[in-house]
Amino acid sequence: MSTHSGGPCLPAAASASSRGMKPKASSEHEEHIGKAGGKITLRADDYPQWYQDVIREAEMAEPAKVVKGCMVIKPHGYAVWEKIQRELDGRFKATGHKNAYFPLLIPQSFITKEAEHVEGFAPELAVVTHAGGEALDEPYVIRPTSETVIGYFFSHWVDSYRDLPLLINQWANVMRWEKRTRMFLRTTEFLWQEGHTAHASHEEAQEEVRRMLGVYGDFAEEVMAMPVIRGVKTDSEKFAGALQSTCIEAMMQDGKALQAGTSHDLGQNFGRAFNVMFQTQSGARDYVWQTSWGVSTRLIGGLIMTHSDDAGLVLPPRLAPIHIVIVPIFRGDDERSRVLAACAKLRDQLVDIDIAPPRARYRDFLEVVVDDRDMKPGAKFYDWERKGVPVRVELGPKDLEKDQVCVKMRVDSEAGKGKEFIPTAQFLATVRERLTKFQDALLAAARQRTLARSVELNTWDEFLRTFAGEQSSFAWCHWDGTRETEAKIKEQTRATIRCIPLPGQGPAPEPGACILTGKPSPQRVLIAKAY
RNA sequence: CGGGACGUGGCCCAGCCUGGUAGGGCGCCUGCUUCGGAUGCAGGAGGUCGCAGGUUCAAAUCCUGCCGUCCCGACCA
Repeated sequence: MSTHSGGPCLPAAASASSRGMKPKASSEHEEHIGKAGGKITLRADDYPQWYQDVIREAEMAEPAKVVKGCMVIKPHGYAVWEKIQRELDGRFKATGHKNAYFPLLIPQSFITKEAEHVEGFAPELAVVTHAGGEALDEPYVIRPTSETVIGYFFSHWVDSYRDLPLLINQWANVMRWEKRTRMFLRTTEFLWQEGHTAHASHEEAQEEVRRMLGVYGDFAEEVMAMPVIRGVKTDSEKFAGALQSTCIEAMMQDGKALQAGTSHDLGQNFGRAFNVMFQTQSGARDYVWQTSWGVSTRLIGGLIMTHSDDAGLVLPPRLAPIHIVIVPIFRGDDERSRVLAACAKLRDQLVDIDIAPPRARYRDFLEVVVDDRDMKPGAKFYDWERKGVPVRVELGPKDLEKDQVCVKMRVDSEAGKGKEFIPTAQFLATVRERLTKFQDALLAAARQRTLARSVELNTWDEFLRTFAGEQSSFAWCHWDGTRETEAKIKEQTRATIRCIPLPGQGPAPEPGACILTGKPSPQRVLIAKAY
């Protein structure tokens, strides 16, 4: 942990807004104070450490310690995942998919049936060799993904074109023995959803691939307030066993890219491997065309690195487990009881407000907490800021007199805008709009940041400068389309081709010369360092 | 798996070089007191110093191995 000698460790975002904090005399222990106790490293000092600190201080998750590479997702983190699930699940069902559940264990032989698939996943499998006190005849692998076992069952479920399309989604945990783990971004075990569909034609499967990529993209932007680039993976980056992989890529605050979701065109590869055949309308027999698509708890890592600041976690209202915290301000028992009663009343009024978007199939009532812990208000402010609660309301005797509330947003909408004093009725009437605006502002800020750090590069010199050291940006460059050039770029700069953008996702396609080789290129591709 | 850093009560760390068997701050508990931006007072609980061997009269401290965490690579949601 780096320390900041001299001066209190004030988060930059906090000090940016004029909140009249008196500078304190420096003391030796200033970086270890507050209820949660820990310190959040400044992003500018050490971005990876900041990320770890935010997760710890917001109580999102912690390393499992006793299980290598795994993590415990704590209630605050899991609540975010539940909101992600609810929102995505609704979108999957709205596009005709049904949930099902397949076994955690997969016969080892299944994995080997699709050549590229084995090659891709064999190195990272966990294998069960013993059970019930005896060695198994055939070991099971713990699923790294379920194409194979689902392919097996699809082969039993599909006979006719009338059985298609088969549109299945599974919410599950999977396990991949990765060399290097990072909280949320890459853990040995992780939670995800995996969609698996079978179609009668390639065209229909391709439509499905694009449709679900669209769902992911919309979700990322509308719900997570995380702008993404939608594109196609190069051959060397595609899913093991797929014909083509599409993805959404998001820019983190350090300029690196995060693959936030993937949607694969599996062609007939798994259909052949698992003999998933159907009889066509004309009576012929053919293999089904399959797709798979998934997003994982990695999204939470992306969420953190998209919005959070030096004061801790920042959550968009649509994913925040708690929307509003009410901090009572009082002195003496008399004030205490009066203020707490007012807090309870305000909470009761707020929790009846539904902030679900217009066409939602669910209701999204405000989650409100009255923080009546025996702590100083300031300590509570810091605590809730670290946890990313979008709105803080302070309620004290002065407010009771004036029938007003003091409102402070987790991220100030304008520079210098701090606490607002608003008539209670007006606050209640506009809180929904306030949260919507907050959500929009987060997206706009993220868009602005992504845009500001996106560049079109035309010379190898510029390219080397852009990716020198730990630096990264979203670089739109021409590429000659060869695997060799792709490998050289990676070797020399550690930046990779994140995707070939879909129409409307990058600069308008125009032919040019490859940034490395000068050979002809039909359009620019997105290059960045990646998580 | 390679390179680096590290592992001491819940958190952050000191002690290790120069072995003699554990210390601070925060947090926690009890009571008091405060309460519009966090470090009030008193008392108290809590540690096989990551694990296993070895050296030694004696190991948190020295040696070896292992495990785990973090960072940087190779691999991936």
